[in-house]
Order: sequence, then structure tokens, then C-alpha cells
Amino acid sequence: MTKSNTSRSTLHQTILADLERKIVSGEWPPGHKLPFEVELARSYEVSRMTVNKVMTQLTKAGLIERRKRSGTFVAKPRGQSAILEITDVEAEVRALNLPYSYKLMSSVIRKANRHDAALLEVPGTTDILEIRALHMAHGEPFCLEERLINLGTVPEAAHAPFADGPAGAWLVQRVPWSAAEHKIFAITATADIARLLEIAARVACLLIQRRTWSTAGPVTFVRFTYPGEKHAIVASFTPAAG
Amino acid sequence: MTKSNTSRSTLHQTILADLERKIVSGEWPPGHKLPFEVELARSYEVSRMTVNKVMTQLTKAGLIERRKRSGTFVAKPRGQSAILEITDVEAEVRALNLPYSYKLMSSVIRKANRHDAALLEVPGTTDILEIRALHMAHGEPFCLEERLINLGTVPEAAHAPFADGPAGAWLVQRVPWSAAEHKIFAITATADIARLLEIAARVACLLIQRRTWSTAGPVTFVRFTYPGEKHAIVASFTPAAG
DNA sequence: GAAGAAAACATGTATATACATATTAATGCC
DNA sequence: GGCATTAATATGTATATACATGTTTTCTTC
Repeated sequence: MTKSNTSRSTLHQTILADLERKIVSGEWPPGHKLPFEVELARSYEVSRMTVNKVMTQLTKAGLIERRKRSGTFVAKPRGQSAILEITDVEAEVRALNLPYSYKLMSSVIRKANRHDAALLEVPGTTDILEIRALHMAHGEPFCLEERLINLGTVPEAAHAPFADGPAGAWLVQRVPWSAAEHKIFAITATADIARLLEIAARVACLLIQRRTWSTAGPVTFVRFTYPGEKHAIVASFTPAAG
Repeated sequence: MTKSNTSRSTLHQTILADLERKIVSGEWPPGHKLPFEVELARSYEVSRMTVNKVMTQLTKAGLIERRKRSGTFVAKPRGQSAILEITDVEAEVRALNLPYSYKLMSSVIRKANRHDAALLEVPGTTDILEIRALHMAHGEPFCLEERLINLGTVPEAAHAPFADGPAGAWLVQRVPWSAAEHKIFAITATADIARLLEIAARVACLLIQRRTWSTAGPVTFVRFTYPGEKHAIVASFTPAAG
């Protein structure tokens, strides 16, 4: 192909974003076989080298797995990333081999107040959905979730079936995030939290705050409160050399 | 150059590891100007493309900054990585614009007991160095550090001047880590910890455990205890598309 | 038909080349 | 000297090509 790229983003970025979308949206589920490099090169009208570089990056990001002679496959979700994983409470519970259940406690649509506006970085006029829910392991409280969803960015969330399962799982299917920020705190349980989590007041809890943005704007702000000293966040890293 | 790579690792990996070592070891300090791509290509006897791919990766890892026509420079340490940063207590304190000081409380060399051996993943016969120290901000306790160093991997640590400054800074200069694991807990301060950190007993604290390995084996196990609810760990991420 | 050798195949790495893009340096003009 | 224009330069992206490396398939041979 001759070179004439009229758009502003590079071919590399375009192809990477396209493949990534297909994977994280579930259009290509785990185990799905991707087209061969030469086929992708033909369909995107680029050279194999360009496709290969994109694939290499996706491999390092853990989204795909490649085997010589066999081809390329969407990776099994062994944690989309070390950090994304820490807020998939259901997977966390199941990894402990405990039965998981989910209890929606409240779900309210309202205008953002000043507090919400600050947390979500939205103007005060925005509609937001506020959710409070408990993640249960073996019938006992495992984690308290308090969530704000920006209906300006995700209007369809207003009618989502959040009574059936965690909002996080619903969101990640529909709204691919392009940035996320986590803050982790140790807090002392307030009376309110202690009652919900069925622990004594003033016990130390692990608090994880997560904010995500899509290209369309802020998506959600969520606070996970884990009771007591048993819980840990684990993150493993290797430097660039990987 | 004709192709004849006798070694087992690729040129890419070799060059990446070499440049990374020069940067993290401080041989090339922040702001240092790297040779041009063509010069590196000449000195490593590879093509510019190969060097360019390495440089692209180092740029994404945040180790270098590149400007067209100007060249390539070692990046200022705006946190070597979001996670490495969380255990550079001195930088953390200075970022808050507070005067930093360091107080070594104890430093003992001994054989690893069963507990140490489990934490560091070393046999019980290994010599270890155990350090206890306080990081102070504005003269007040900011963070308690409890550290085990594997003298089997880092024998020279036995004579390092750990009274002068944090062991972490000394180690990162000498022993480039190839893998790290973090665990984060909320704990309730024991009487011992409360006394050292000058807080009330049973206050919630944030506990960060960090283990690092070099290619030669386990390097260090360290526990940072931050008092109270003021402290947060912050991590920002963007998915592969970056 | 089973075992082993050879071919086919998909990815992995590296090269040489070309041109785009951003920024600095040099130049010419008044 | 000041200012716009042009040239030089280093990085950024993409291509076509070549060969290496593991796997899987196919083909021999017994």
C-alpha cells in the first residue's frame, strides 16, 4: 500500500484500538481465534509488520495469546490487569472457592450534588445513578460497594438490571474504559458501615476508590469497603524489560 | 549487518536491558542525553529500527523522554512507576513539601528463622539483615519500615551505611529488581506500632508489603506501616491503547 | 498402520529503505 | 539587529524483504 494517511491518528493506533474494542466488548470472547497476521494486514490494507507490532503490544498487555503455526487467540480473563482485577469482587470471592451472591440495597437517580460533582468531575446539573450494594461470600458480607454512575456518559445505565448482578460487570461490557485511577485507604469502620458489614464499630477496613473514564468522559466512581484485616490487594510487576 | 545471533536472548532484549541498567543504576542520571539512534545502532551493530523499537518501549515505560531534533534524555524521576513510587517514602514526604528525615532504629545480621525464610523465600541457613527504621516528616513519624534483606543475594548490604539513609534507595541503586510483588492491608495498630508511630493503639493503619527479586534471587522483603486514615495509595492506568 | 523425515505454515526478529513530522539552526532580506 | 524563510536534523511511522523458530501436517518407508 502507498502511504496516504489522511486521519490524525496512526494506523498502529487505529488497529490497536479496533482489536482492543472487539476483545474487551466481548465481540471476540476468550478463546476466539483471531485472523492471521496476513489476513488482518490485507483487511486493514497495511503491511504484516504493522499488524505484528500491534499484536506484540496486545500480547504484552495480556489480551491475546499467540502460538506459532496455530495462530492467535483471545486470552482467558486471568485478570484483565492486576489492578482492574482488584475490583472484580465476584471473581475474588469465587477464587476463594466460596459461593457468591449480590444484594442491591439502594439505587437512586438524582442530580449530582456538590459532593458527587467533585468525585466524578462532572457539572452539578448532570444526572447520576447512585448504587449501594453488598457482595456476599457464603451468605456473609464480603464487601460493601458504593457507586456513582455518570448518566451523562452512560444514559442506558438508568434502565440496567442492577438488581441482578454487580454494576461493574455490566459497565465493563458496555463502556470500555480508557483510563482508571485507584486510591487505597485504611479506614476505621463507621457505625453505618460496621452494621452493613456485620462487624464491630471502629474495626480497620480496607477502602478502595476507583474512578474510570471513557473517551466520552467520566464513567463511574466506586468505593469498595472490605472489612477487617484479612483482605489484601496484590499487585505484581516486572519492569520494562519484560 | 548480517544475521548471526549466537546468544539465546534477542538483540532487542539485550539492548533494552543494557539501557535500562544504565538508567536505573544512575550511570545515566535524569536529564542525561542519550546517544542518537544512529550512534546506538552503530555501537550495538544493529539497524536503527531495532534501536528505535527499544527506545519506543523505554518511552512507554517512562524511563526516557524524546524530542524530535533535540534527542533523547533520561526522564526525571516522576515516579519510576506508579507502584515503585509507593515505597519511595522520602519522595512521598518531599512531595508534600515537608522536611524529611530518617531514623534507623535497629539493624541486625542473623540466620533466617522459619518466619523470615517463608517471607523471603530463602532456605533457613541464609544470612539476613533485619532493619527497623522510621521515616519522619517535619520531625514526626510518617511511616514505619521493617525490612529483611537477603545477604545471600546482596552480601555487600552487610556493610552498607544504612544509618545515613533509607535502605530502599541504597538497594535500588545497586540491585536492579526484575520482579516485585505488593500486598496492601488495613490493620489495627498494635501497642508496639502505636508507640513508635506516636498514635493511639487500635487506630487503623495502611500496611504495604513489598517483595522484590533480582535475576540472582530474592532481594528484600519490606513492610511499610502508615498511621491513620490520611494516607492513600494512588495508581493510574490506561489500557494497552496508550 | 506406526515411526520418522520432510514440507508447510504462522509467528518472531531483524534489516534496509522511505517518507512524515517536529524542532532547531542557518540564511537572506530589509 | 529583527524577522521570515529555508535547510538541516532526530525522531516517528510504515513498508517490503529475509530468514529464524517452533508447530502441525503430510509424506515416506518399513
